[in-house]
Amino acid sequence: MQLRPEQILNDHQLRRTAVRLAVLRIFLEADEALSQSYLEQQFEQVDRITLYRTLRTFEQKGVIHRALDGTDTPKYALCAGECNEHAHHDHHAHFHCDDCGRTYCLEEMVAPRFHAPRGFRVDEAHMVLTGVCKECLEGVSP
Amino acid sequence: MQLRPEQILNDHQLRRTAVRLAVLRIFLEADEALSQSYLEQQFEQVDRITLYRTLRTFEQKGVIHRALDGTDTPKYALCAGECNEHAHHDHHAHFHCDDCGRTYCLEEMVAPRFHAPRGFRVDEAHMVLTGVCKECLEGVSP
DNA sequence: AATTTCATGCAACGTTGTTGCATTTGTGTT
DNA sequence: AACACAAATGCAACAACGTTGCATGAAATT
Repeated sequence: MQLRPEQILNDHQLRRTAVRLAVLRIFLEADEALSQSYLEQQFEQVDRITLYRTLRTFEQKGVIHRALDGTDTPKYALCAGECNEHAHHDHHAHFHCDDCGRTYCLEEMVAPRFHAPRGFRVDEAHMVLTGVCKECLEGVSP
Repeated sequence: MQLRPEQILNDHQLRRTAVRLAVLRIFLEADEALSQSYLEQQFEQVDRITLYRTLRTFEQKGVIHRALDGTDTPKYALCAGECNEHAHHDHHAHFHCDDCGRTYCLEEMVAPRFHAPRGFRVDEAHMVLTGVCKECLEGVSP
């Protein structure tokens, strides 16, 4: 996992701009999957279209991946490092807390191999877990 | 699995209206998860708000469930029968075909029990498989 | 058949996804 | 250090979708 925003942009051949660096910093601090609207709120002022395109570019280039969490709001999280322009490797599970609404990447939890049912060919498998996260269970968060 | 639309409405204490019956008939014939916009196209003429509320009501009452398929378009499918106003039991996997875009319920494929990681409490587990469906593999569909 | 309860249709609004275009900014080159 | 080119940004604009309020019409209950 790359640690510095500048490094990440270099690795993916992306120009070093203010918005991109800021977005990466937010992701690096967050350690969870974030929605575009959440990101927007982290800025004093930012153009939502720029943010939209930043996320789209990041996803295409393999910097972030979409975290499937069962809600209607797409969320994104930093890729672990093996992702690039050509392929994503985000086959870990995602956990959505019904209490605080946060979505976590469970890097350690990889989807098991499934045999293709009904004559289908399975290319990818994703898992979505829902429940209550540790912090909410402990009553730390509302 | 109930077979007649009228029966389904009765079972869930829902009024027998034209739109609801029509929607149920489409679902019964489809045997796959459908989006609201697809449903809209099946009608000569229908109010999208009515359709929206119909789906919402059906979901709340346990007639249909949301099929998580990794796309941005929510899709719905008939519940197998054990669902009601209080709880859904749609823990089977869903398969999304990247070719034709259809989403299938894999009733026979139930999410395995997962132990809760990081001190989280897992209430539900969903699986989303993507790939190519049988029909597309066989070249029947475009 | 009358009454009540609920579904419908329409207006309306907010949010989000998306594109085009002019301007600004980053980056490799002179 | 200045230049030139390509790419990112900011803004306008629009489409699609989710959502609510309200008046009207249809179902179920008596």
